[in-house]
Amino acid sequence: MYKLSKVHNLILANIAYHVTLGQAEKDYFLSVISRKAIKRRGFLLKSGHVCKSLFYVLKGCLRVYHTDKDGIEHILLFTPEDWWCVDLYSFHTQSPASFNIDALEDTEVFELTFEHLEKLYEKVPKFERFFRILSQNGFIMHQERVNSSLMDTAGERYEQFQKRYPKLEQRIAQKQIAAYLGITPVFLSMIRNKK
Amino acid sequence: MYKLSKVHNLILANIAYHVTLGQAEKDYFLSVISRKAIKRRGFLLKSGHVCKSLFYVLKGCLRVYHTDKDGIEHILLFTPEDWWCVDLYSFHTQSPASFNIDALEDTEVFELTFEHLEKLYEKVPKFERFFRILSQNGFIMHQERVNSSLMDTAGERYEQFQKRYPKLEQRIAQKQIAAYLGITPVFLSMIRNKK
DNA sequence: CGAAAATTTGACATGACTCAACTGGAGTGG
DNA sequence: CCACTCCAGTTGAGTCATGTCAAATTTTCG
Repeated sequence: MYKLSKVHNLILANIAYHVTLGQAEKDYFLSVISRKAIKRRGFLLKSGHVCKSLFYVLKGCLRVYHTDKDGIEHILLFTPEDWWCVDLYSFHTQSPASFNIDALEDTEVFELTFEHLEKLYEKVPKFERFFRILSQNGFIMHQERVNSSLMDTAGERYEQFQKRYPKLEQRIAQKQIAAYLGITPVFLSMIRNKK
Repeated sequence: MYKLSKVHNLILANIAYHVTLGQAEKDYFLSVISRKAIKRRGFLLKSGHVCKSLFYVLKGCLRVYHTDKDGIEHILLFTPEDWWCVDLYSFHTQSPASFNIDALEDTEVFELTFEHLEKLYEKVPKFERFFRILSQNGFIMHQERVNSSLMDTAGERYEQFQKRYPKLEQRIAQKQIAAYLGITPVFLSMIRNKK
């Protein structure tokens, strides 16, 4: 019925890392996700709209960011290959988002809608466990970033960015990294040229 | 068998906010938690040790914090009444913690050990859902704090602290608030006396 | 009540920002 | 494929937010 392609194996392997699914469960899961391509600079979510889907990145890179009152962008998360991406608050409460999600490169994702996920939780409760673990890992990641913002200097946070996202630096603009670190592109340039 | 006390109702109400338990499930849950009192300045976790339990605060206030190489404390979380408290990374992986947990006031908690929680997930899968939602809320909370650290000034972050923890300010020392905001007590004092 | 810790206040130091000018590379249209 | 534009990145000068140190004062708690 569903021919298992290479990309299906990627997302199934991601899930298998935390929970073990039977064949019927895999089939059902694959039947509720859909593949989608986004061009560079294309949006998956604009602030003010409701985040209706959760995304798994197959290829490329997304960013979750906030634009403040002065028009400055602040990046909360990069999601390159094999990462999940969502505005969790908007998705969870199905209320208007304060964040944007767009593509920094041509990107391919699997999409899982809110309604499909709700049904998935009913039919395959193991997914409650899977997304519990995913949320826990996200909690831990953000907590470490809070900790770093409390105790580290901009240069140290830059090094942590490099560790958290290996190779990503070569793929995206420096101004994106600055918007993630919470410093100006000018200052990031100074940090880099000091070493 | 288990007489329902007032404190039991508190934690059950906290759970009922996200999932609905049957009587047998409530009884089982109550049989695996235990009540514990911690004096002010008492520790529930020291960094380097494994976080063996999850705590629900009945009364008082805990803090989760990190002590850096210069001996300066950085606070990741306050958990007053009706909050859950844990070093999630250490607990989840059962590996040595990098954070400390101690009491800012004389505090009473319910304790749920890692082993009991694992069994609880097996016997009452609804708890997977409950802790998924709890983790999601924690993820959202930390994400907002990251966002605030990226775009807000110390004074604005101070206002957000006041909103996030109503009334807590009167209960704890200013140096604790400064350690949460990522500024020095001296600078917090200046901010407060400027308004 | 007394000692220790927390807070306040002031002078000075520094990390990070703003603004502006310059350079170079990427995207676009003819 | 060239020429043009425009945006990203660099560099330097001056500024602002926040930190450091130290002394004075108040509060907490044993």
